[in-house]
Amino acid sequence: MPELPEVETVRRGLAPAMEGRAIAGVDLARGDLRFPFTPGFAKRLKGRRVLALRRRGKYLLGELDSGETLLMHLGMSGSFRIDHAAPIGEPYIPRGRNPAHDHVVFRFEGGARVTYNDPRRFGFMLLLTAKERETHPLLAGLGVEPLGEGLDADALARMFDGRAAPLKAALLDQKNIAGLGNIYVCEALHRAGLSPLRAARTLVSGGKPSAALKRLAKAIKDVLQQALDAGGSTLRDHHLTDGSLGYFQHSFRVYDREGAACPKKGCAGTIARVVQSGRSTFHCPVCQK
DNA sequence: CTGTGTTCCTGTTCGC
DNA sequence: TGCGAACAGGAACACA
Repeated sequence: MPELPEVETVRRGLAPAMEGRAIAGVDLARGDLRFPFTPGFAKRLKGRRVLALRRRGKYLLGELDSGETLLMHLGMSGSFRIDHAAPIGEPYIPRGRNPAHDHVVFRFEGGARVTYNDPRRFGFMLLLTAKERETHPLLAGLGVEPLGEGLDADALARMFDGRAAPLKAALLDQKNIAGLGNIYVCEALHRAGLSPLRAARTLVSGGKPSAALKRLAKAIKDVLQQALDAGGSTLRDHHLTDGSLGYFQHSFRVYDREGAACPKKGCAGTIARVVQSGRSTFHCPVCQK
């Protein structure tokens, strides 16, 4: 369930269960997810305290009292579940719906557990040293945080200048902007009135951003912030750490709405679906230019 | 270097 | 109801 608003919502849900708490043990149900777990993963985590749980793009980063960083990515289908400590004398009973895909259990001192479930196993977890935290290619190449100061029209102009790739691909590229995924790229482009098929470089002239790029920068920030305020989007009954559901999916204007009327005021267009680099793009061919 | 297609894996939905 | 095909929120990798 993983674009920036969903990952940030997960972070906020997990933080109270993890921050300031010591890991009593880690149970791995297998040796790998998308990648093998870092050698000694469980052993090195045992006894460590989580100082803070942060987010960078779509990554979660647990900062440990050892100076190491627990790097986690949810892939397409990863989710966390919190099981609070059972009352004294009562047995621990996991309440996950699909225990076959519970791959990692963090047991915290005091009895609470955080369980990672991931049917498709596109997610992964790595344990990075303080040095690797700064140099690891997965993190070092990440682009700007879209909700931070780093994203504005000038930054977009630098990313797009001379680039022949379509806007859809340029915005999905995590080396440009960290945290956008298929849904929010489609939504932001519709809000900005820009075609996902348009070459990125056509929005830059002489290194300077066009008016459209300013709209795009604002549309990206707006849609992400609104999704965050709604607790993210919930597809296929995916639930949050506390079992609740995000509800931004009800606010989609184009995503998964092929054949529907364009929601833009005064636009008579119909939402179309096209495939770009193997992935569905939803857009209005009439008002997105 | 740049842009595109393939691939990893399982589960759900859709058309017949 | 069953059954195969298509598709799914990501992104590393191979290749032209």
